[in-house]
Amino acid sequence: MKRNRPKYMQIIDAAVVVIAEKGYHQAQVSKIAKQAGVADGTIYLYFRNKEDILISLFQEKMGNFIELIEGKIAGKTTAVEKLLMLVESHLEWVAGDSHLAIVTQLELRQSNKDLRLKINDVLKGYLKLIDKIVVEGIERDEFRKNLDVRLARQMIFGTIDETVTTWVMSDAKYDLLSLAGPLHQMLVNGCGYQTAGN
Amino acid sequence: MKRNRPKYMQIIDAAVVVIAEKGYHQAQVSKIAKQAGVADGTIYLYFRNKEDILISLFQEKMGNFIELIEGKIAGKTTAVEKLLMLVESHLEWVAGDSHLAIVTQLELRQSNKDLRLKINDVLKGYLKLIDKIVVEGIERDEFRKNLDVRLARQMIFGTIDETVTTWVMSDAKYDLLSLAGPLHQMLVNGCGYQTAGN
Amino acid sequence: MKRNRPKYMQIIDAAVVVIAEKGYHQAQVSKIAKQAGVADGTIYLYFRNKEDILISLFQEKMGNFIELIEGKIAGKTTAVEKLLMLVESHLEWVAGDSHLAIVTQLELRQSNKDLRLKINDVLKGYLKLIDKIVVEGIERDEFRKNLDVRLARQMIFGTIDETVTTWVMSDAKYDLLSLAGPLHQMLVNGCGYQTAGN
Amino acid sequence: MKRNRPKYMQIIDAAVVVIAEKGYHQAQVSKIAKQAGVADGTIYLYFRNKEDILISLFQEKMGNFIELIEGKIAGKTTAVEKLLMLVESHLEWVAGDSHLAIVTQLELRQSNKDLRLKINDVLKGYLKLIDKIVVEGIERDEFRKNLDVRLARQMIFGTIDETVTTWVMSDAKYDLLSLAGPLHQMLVNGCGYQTAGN
DNA sequence: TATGAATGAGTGTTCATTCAT
DNA sequence: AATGAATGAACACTCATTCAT
Repeated sequence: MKRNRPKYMQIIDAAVVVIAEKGYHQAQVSKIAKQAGVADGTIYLYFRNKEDILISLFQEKMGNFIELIEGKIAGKTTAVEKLLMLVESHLEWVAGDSHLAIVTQLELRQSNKDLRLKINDVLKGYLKLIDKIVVEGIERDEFRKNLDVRLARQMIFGTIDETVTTWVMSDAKYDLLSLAGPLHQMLVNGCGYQTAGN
Repeated sequence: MKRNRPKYMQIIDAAVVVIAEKGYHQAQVSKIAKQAGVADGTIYLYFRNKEDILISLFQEKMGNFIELIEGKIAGKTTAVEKLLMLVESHLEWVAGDSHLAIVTQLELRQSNKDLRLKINDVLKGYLKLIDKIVVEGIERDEFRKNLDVRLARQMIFGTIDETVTTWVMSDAKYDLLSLAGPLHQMLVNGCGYQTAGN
Repeated sequence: MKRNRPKYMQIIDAAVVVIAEKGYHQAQVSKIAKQAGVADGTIYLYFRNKEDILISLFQEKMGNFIELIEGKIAGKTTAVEKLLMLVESHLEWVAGDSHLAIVTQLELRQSNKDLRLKINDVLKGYLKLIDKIVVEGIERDEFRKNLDVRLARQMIFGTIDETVTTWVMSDAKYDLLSLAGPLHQMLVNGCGYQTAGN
Repeated sequence: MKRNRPKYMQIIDAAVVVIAEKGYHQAQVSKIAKQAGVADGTIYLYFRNKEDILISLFQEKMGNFIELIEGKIAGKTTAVEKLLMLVESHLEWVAGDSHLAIVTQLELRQSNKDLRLKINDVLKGYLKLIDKIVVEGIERDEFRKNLDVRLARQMIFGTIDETVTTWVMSDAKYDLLSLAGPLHQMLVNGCGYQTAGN
């Protein structure tokens, strides 16, 4: 169960590939093992069970992403700028790894309730990040004073998520990154920020 | 396969109850048959297969809902008013049938990709309705001229969906209907509409 | 799970054959199903799980045997005669169904502790029968007054069981039934009964 | 594979502990290795395979026991006295090492047929010892002239074995040693010996 | 129409054994 | 001699669907 050995990430990356290409329900442990170039049994030296592979996958990938964004945001002053950075980073992250995008946006959502609850725990870190930006925006008078933080967070996350899911389901037929600007404008307007062109 | 016989809706309603109470992965055909008071084999006189039950369920329930909203919206003049009506109706619909809410917001999303694609077909009718309101809002100068219709639609649907999902996952612990006003304000602001209090 | 349908006994008899011929650890459910002439899944319409097949097997076969002996014994007057009847019946039963003998004497004993505990429950009926004969023998002054009933029962059962197991492990090379007389004499002597030839 | 190195007995003793505490089916090689304080692979420097550990265990422990009894019996004159010594020694041996008792009476019997045949080879030394006492008893006119030696041996071994097994399965709740006298009386009576109190 | 007994394909996980170091 | 990471074969059980009645 040593999570710092090379085979740990090797198996997780193999799981991403197999799930993305074959789909969640066709991602048998034996297929993941084959893709990772290890024996079936070796999987269980690094993960408790199949579910543990999927949770670990989400934690590693989403966890890294959240840390990445936190770093990028730290350099920005206003909530509006921070939100732009978050939107851009999110779209870049998704567009940069199509396999991972398919896995997190489509395939992993068909998992059972237990797994989804654990995935939600990981997501909470991301939602808290959004909350912090919204609260800051209100305090700095960038956003409406009477803005409901939870609703604003649900708008920001729901909109980005829906945008990304639509894009993934379209087989990435159009340019996702160019949507960052317009998307950002909608979200800050929704938060009560008055953009110039309005 | 006659869809107008009483047992057709009887089976669909049984499916809603079973899925809501037991969860998607515990909703075996035999359980649905038992709940509907028919034999397992009878199911296959009305539906091609299990997937067909779920698609039909979504079509019947969501189809009714779309028709309902279309009627309500027809009586409104402005896009802003129409959007408020849509948000209110959506929240009322969800809050009014907790079984159906659990099924559509949580359980049916665990279905495989094929089923989800077919569910999306049904949703398209709803998304078109939103598109129509957005286009009208732009033409009537209520919304920004340069508003991206697809993005606006994704914001509106994504935000409502995320709000409802969060509420369902919280076991409906708070009042959903009272969120309609604030939710609506965020969405129209996002579309470039200047509300009074801003 | 209806235990009075023909397939119930059909599956149990198939299990006896497969276990006797292939051994306990090679008696996969699929082999039993094939031998019974039914599909794998059909097994589970009649038994909860594999363990349930084995317990039921023991209950049906041993249960019948105990009833059989009880009937035969009822016709006898003295404890000595009853014990002879029990020994003869036991040896006849075993010698009459070599498959069943292998299963109960050798194969089923390799089962796990849970299963063995349940098998012991069934055996208790047999042990109680022995106890009754011993108690009667003491009361009727056929056996020693100070005979320890539990020890006598362990001698009677242990001796018969060891005799039968040795015979089964020898591949039934010699005549088992002819041992009934000498075996019986030893046991009643052990209980304090004075046989003529002594 | 040198059986006189310290680790040989170290591993056997570890096997006794692990099997007694966890049960036969939970006694994985890795657990035995851990208990013995050696690496998994080291086991295979001293034993051909897992079965070889168990056979060796039985040989070492039972072999010692047989030698012990042979010595004790040598000092006795009559077959009746020798049998008493055997019964007492057997019960003392079992009662003195509860781990070993569990292993030999309960756990090792769940092994497969091959292993049981090899265990029987070890037991033959014990059975021959019993045979010798019985033959001597007949020759010395202590036992019946027409006593069947094999049956007598099966009675003696089967009775002791059943008594011990029942005691072990009862979690050693009562005093086993005090049964030696009554047990012995039953056995010699069974062999045709007339005890005083009869 | 309606029934429900029967079907049979499909998979996560364990653990004795090996072998490069 | 000793290690322990890696191997890979093996199997009980579920449930959507069928079809004889």
